[in-house]
Amino acid sequence: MRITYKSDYSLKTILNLAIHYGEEPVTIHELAKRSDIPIKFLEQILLDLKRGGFVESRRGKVGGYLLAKHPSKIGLLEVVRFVAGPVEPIACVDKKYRRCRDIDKCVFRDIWQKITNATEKILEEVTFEDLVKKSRKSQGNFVYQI
Amino acid sequence: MRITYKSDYSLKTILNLAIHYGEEPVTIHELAKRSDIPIKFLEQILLDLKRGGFVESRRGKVGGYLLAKHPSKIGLLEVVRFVAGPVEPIACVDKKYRRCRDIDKCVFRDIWQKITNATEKILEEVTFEDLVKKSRKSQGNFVYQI
DNA sequence: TATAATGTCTATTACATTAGTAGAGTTTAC
DNA sequence: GTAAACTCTACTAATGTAATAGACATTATA
Repeated sequence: MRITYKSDYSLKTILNLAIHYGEEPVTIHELAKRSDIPIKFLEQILLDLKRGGFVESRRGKVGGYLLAKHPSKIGLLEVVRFVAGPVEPIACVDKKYRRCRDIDKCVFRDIWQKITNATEKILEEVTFEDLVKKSRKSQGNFVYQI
Repeated sequence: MRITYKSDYSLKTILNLAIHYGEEPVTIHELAKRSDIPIKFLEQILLDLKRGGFVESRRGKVGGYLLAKHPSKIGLLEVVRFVAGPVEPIACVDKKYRRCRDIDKCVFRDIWQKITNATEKILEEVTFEDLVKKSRKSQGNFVYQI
């Protein structure tokens, strides 16, 4: 799990769409402006999010993007996994990691696992509906980066 | 915080030195062999760890490396911070991040902060003495990668 | 005092990832 | 039929990762 610019942009964009759930599609241009994201970069990000099943698109004149599901059905953990990769801090928790000959005996493994569990627990409890509420509560119509 | 090969090698090496605390210096060659680390890479890593104050060196014929402090005085959190960078998953928790115009209102900030706190709590409670004990307990003289 | 075994230091390299940019194509409301 | 939208593929510059290379400095001891 690594929050890069791309993953940050992805999260902001989904939140923006969540805030406007049930309304007209939002254009890439509008989303880019709201969160100050380079438009050509956002195009790619939205295509990824679409492939991930988080957003839907409408093509043509009055096209744009929409959230694919109700914000309450989109968990932060699944989104983070998709946009920021596995929660694990890599190393031996990662399945691909083959450096430890006797992996069961590695004393660090427990630590990474604990951190992974704690992180997942925090993310698991949050949906985008929660985030929308939180956003509205503390900021009126501020949204996030506008 | 990112556990790369370098940080993994660093942790293994410190644990190895912790296990042999109070004994003769351990040579780079020996450390490299024990943990299967490219020797020239380990040279650099050990110089870093020395600059960080975690290890000491003896030059010359019967030289090698030693832990700079008693294993009970070396916390896992400080070592992880040194070898794997800040615990935060970057984004707006990072001081350098300036994308959020009204940072107090960012709804994700809280989440990253919670994860950071939880991670720090886990790492804070562990010293290398704990890891040595854990290692001895479960594996006799296995150590970690040998 | 020579020498072998050790640590020290600076450069270089191959590869992958990140954060974009560029441009041509497709769809649809009007 | 055209403007306004999304779609797709390719390219690039900068940075980070994981080494590798080679010359140099120090010290125990034969």
